[in-house]
Amino acid sequence: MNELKKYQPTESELEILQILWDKGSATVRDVHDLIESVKDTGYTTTLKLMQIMTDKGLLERETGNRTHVYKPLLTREKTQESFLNKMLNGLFKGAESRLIMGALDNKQLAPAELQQIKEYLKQFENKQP
Amino acid sequence: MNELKKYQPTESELEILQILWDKGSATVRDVHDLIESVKDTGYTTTLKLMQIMTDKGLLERETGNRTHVYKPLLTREKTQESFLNKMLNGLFKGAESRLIMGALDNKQLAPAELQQIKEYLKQFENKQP
DNA sequence: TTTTAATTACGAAACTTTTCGTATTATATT
DNA sequence: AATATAATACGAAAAGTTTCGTAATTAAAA
Repeated sequence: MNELKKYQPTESELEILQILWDKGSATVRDVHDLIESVKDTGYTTTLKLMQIMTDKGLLERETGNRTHVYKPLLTREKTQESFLNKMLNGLFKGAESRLIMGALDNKQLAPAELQQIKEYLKQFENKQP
Repeated sequence: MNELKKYQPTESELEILQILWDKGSATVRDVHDLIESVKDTGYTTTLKLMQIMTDKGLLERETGNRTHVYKPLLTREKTQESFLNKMLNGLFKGAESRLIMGALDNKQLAPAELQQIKEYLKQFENKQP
C-alpha cells in the first residue's frame, strides 16, 4: 500500500494543497497571496511550509528558475478518500448513513446532483450480503 | 454560538470520547484498558489526557470516590456535525456529492439504511432554489 | 554600475499535542 | 498494623506543527 495514500496532511498543508489542486502548479508567491487574503500570516511561513512539504514528498518543485514552481504529488481525490475513510472508520463508524444525511442537509444540492445520487443508490439495491 | 460546539477534539481526545460515548461514563482504567488493547501507551498518558480534557471542558468528572468517573460534555452528534461541516467546507467543498457517493461505496449499507436514505432524499426533490 | 526589490535557505522560537516518570495519597491485602 | 497495590497529581520531556527573523542570492530598476 502506497505511503502517500495514507499520509494525512495537516491543516496548513491542506490549505496549500487546495490552492495547488485548483491551479495545477504555483509559486510560493501565488499561494501566499491567496492565503494572506484569508489569514494573517507571513510570506516566509508559507515558503517554509512548502519547503517542508517538498521534503515530506507531498510536493515537487521545479528549481530551474530563481522562482520555484510547485506541484502537488497527492491527488485531491486520494486525499478526500483518505480523510473520508478515516471518518467512516472513526467518528462515524456505525453511523455511515448519518454522514450521508448530514451531507445532504448541509448544502442545497443541485437537482442534477440529487439525480446522480439517486442513480448511484440503485447500484446498491438488490444486493445480497 | 456555543464554544463547545466549535471545538474540534484532537485525535487522541476523539479516541477517548468514543469510548465515553459508548459507555456513557467510565474511569481512566476503563478507558485505558480499551485503548491499550489497540495502541501501546502508558496508563498515565491516558490519565493526563483525561485530566487535560476536563480542564478544557470536554469532560466532567465525579471526584467523590478515590477512583474518578468521567463523562463527556460533548455529544457524539454535535461532534460529528462539526467535523462533517469542516470537511464539506474544506476538502470536499464543491464536491459534496462525491462525499456522499464515497460514503456509499465504503460500507455495505443495510437495505433498511438504503431505504432510509432514499426517503430522506425525497425531501430535497422539487425544491425551488 | 549601483541600488532596490524579491526570492530562497535555514535556524530557532512559539505553540500544541502526546508521552512518561516520580511523588503522593488512598485503598486493599496480609 | 504493616505492606503491597492502585489511583491521582503534576512537571517536564519528546514530538509535531506553525511562525518568524535574518542572511544570502538573484533579478530588476534606476
